[in-house]
Amino acid sequence: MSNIASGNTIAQVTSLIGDAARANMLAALMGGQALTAGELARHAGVTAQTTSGHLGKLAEAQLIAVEKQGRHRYYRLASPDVAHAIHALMTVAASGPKRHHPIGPRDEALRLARTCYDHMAGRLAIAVADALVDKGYVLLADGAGLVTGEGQRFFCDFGIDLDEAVRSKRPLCRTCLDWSERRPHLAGRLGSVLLERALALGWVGRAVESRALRITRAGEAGFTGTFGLPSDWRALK
Amino acid sequence: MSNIASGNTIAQVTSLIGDAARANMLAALMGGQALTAGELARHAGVTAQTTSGHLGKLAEAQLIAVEKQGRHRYYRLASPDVAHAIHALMTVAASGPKRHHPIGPRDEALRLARTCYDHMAGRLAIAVADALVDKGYVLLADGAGLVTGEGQRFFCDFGIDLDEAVRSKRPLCRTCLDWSERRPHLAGRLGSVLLERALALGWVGRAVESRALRITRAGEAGFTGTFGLPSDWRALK
DNA sequence: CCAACAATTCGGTCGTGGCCGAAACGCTGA
DNA sequence: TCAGCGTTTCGGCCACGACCGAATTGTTGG
Repeated sequence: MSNIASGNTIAQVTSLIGDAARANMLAALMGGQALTAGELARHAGVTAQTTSGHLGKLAEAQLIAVEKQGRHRYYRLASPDVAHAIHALMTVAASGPKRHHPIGPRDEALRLARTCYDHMAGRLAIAVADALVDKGYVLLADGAGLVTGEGQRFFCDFGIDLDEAVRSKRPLCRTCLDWSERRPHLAGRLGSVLLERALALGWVGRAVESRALRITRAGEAGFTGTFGLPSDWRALK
Repeated sequence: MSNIASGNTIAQVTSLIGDAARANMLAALMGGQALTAGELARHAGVTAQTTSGHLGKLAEAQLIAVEKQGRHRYYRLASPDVAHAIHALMTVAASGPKRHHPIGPRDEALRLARTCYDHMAGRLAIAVADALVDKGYVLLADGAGLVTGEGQRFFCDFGIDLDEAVRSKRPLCRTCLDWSERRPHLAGRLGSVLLERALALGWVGRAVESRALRITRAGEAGFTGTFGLPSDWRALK
């Protein structure tokens, strides 16, 4: 009977996530964009009233934050910590005993390229990470990432200004285990600016009502050209 | 209604953690040691029958693993992934709105030094991490850690043989946000061997029925001498 | 000012699941 | 072989909470 208190507090927040409807809402918010209550209701597959109750509880526990805008209310994850916890849970869920894994066409799009809170995920992100490692621009190990001097120059050419943190050779990125493919991709600060830059260049675009990323023709050329992705990167290795 | 399937699977595992009794059992198992069903029952504050049911569910979902030994059954966390997820949840729970935080004398011991799955946590671990950073033996940033050349020599003298991974200057440790103190300490491979070595040297000892670590006289001298901890490291900075 | 829409509050129903008592099982040591 | 202990199974009770229908609040546009 040592730490009942801590167990209870864990259970408080965890039981909030451990409900199918709320979990679906949070999973939808993992896309990184703020969504309205109505959109979240559709994601969860429950009525608006029920959704409202759920959102109230999640907000009270500070798992999500709300912003009023006209007659809409935009909800988003409250912090990177929350996103991190949900991601860790997805990883555990995916590695467990064979649960129902019906992969619909929509899931296929998600597996190819999607956002993961503030960075890219899916086979595209894995291919990018692999290519950057291959070229010696980043080193990955043990959940951490390190940008090399060469890498620093490469990212600078690409239009990403990595501040003095990288100049002092300190790691500035971390890896994130891809939920669908079970392989690491780039997260952390580097992953965040990478997504930002790719969006700015029009290489990828956000889909509506989904976390999926659409790869443009420019992106197709850019990723294979600039980043040196193999032509068959869409296939799983 | 995009990814109801994924939301459901998340909810399946999460709802298992989101129960006070099971959360307490898992929190107890975060100490890194395998515990019997009876011990877990005491931790959770429920009867043996109830505990048995909980453990069965957790094992079925592969959150915990079981090992029979005579008339006892030893349960432990199934994987580092599970430990990671629980830790992330503790972080979120600790950062939320002020929940009940009754800090008893036992909690005080936990805050000072304890195990966190496979490495040390608490003020001791934070002080160690700070000292190593001060001396330039490790660099920490963005959730990742990097051992310097000097650090490599230091750890070698200390009796820790870091393999070629560190020689190639790749990061081999990660940081773990201390649940009670909200500051980072060393985790990953480095954190793991550090705890191992400290136990082997008799600097710290495991308490019975608790995650707390007892600091021996030798450890007192060793941590301040070899690691250069300030004399007032027990105080929060 | 009213119609339309987004979102919330209220009230009531119902199912899921946690909990314990009692009893059975299995292993160990005398 | 039996007593004792750790653990599990069974059965029944009970409460919490998810859900929806109906009605209300608040905001925008005509």
